[in-house]
Amino acid sequence: MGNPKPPSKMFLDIVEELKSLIKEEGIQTGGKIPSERELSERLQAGRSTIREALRSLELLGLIETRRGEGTFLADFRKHQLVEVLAAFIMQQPESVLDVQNTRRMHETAAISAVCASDASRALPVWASLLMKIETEGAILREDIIREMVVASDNRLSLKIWFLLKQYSRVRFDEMTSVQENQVVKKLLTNLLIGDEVTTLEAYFEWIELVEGERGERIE
Amino acid sequence: MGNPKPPSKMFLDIVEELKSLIKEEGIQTGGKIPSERELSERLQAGRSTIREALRSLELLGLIETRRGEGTFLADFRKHQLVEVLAAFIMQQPESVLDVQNTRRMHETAAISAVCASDASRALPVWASLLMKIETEGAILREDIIREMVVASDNRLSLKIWFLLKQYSRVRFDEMTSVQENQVVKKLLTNLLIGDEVTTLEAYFEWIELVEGERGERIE
DNA sequence: TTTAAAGAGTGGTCTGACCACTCTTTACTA
DNA sequence: TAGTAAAGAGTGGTCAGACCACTCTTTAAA
Repeated sequence: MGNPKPPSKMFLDIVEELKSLIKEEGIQTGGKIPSERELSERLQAGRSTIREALRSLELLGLIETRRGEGTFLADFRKHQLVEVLAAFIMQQPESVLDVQNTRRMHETAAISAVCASDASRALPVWASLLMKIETEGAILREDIIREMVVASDNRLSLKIWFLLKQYSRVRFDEMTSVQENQVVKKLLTNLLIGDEVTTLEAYFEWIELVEGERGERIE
Repeated sequence: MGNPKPPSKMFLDIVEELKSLIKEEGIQTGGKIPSERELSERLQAGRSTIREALRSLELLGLIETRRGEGTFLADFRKHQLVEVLAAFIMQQPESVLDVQNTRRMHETAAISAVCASDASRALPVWASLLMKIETEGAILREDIIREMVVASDNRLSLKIWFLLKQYSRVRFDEMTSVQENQVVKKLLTNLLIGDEVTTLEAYFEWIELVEGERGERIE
């Protein structure tokens, strides 16, 4: 186990040092990070090495650079890292099923959370969605799920869900069919009265409908 | 909305081109990527620019470089990106609660999955854990949860859990107390017979014990 | 046949040089 | 004096070239 720690990977050390530096200097979101040339001196490394570390963090969406101005600590909520990451990850076919299952995991948890919270259930959005189905005869699939995940009030889960959604086989950008509408109405009405079991039942019926026979239930 | 798309961000273009190149040439996991000097010529860019792109992908864990040998397409399962990413994300204090809740979400889902799968329940690890508690009087908290998440057979979920675990307030690296042992035994014995409801009940009792009154239930 | 040395190829790092851009300061003009 | 234009300083973006350290193959010597 004794890792001899070969001298390589200096740019990774720089990343670490940058983390410390940001913490020590208390740089806030949107705050300015020392210039590349200054970092080069302070961290005892060539500018190109500093840049390799900074570019890495930029790709992760953790910092933002503006030519002529400087480098700034980014709001991590802007993470475009997911696109890059996912594009590579999804090359592995075996992970598709994991993505599917994990996505459903977050969705069911969101539903449970909403059912258990009077405040979440009291949100006007549920009635709006029901209304929309009645008047327009269909609704965007994503709208329903997304609102539930949003209502579960967990930004992290929401973030993960957004990521997974993009690489899911489910066509979230399509409208519900007539058949789906029945299930969705069952879902929403039971959610309104906080009946977790029945709401989840409706949810499972729905995804069964949408995803077909492929995939596996998470439980 | 019309993004004039300023010419900047060439290293991002390189990342894109690399993705295409990998796809076109059908480079498999573990396969070799052209050398930096060759990429520099083919993509019409300086070697340092190429390196900035490559280093970014390396931080993401998408490629692996070996000095003297070359650059290789990595198995994404190794991506240590999570550590880097998390360290920055976790600077946002409001996300601590989200992390806690999301972690529990993955744990409960894992428990449900294991309870529902005869194969998972038949794993010898559960009996081993029980045995260990009896003989040694305590057990590492992490071992129990981790084995359950592993047994749920979802690599992605496992990955996310590992990440969240690191930034959780729960001291997973501690041994169970005498009081905890009772709850853990209840958990494991019920898991063995596949009683999902009681297993989850034991799980909630346990985390209540470990996390105290802080935090909120996810459902 | 075995072994040692040389060479080619590759990533790791640094230096120095330009360019393009932003912001501030300065100097000039009306 | 007020307004404006030019100059300067600072910053990221990119490139070229130079070494170094390391791995692997080839060649030459024992």
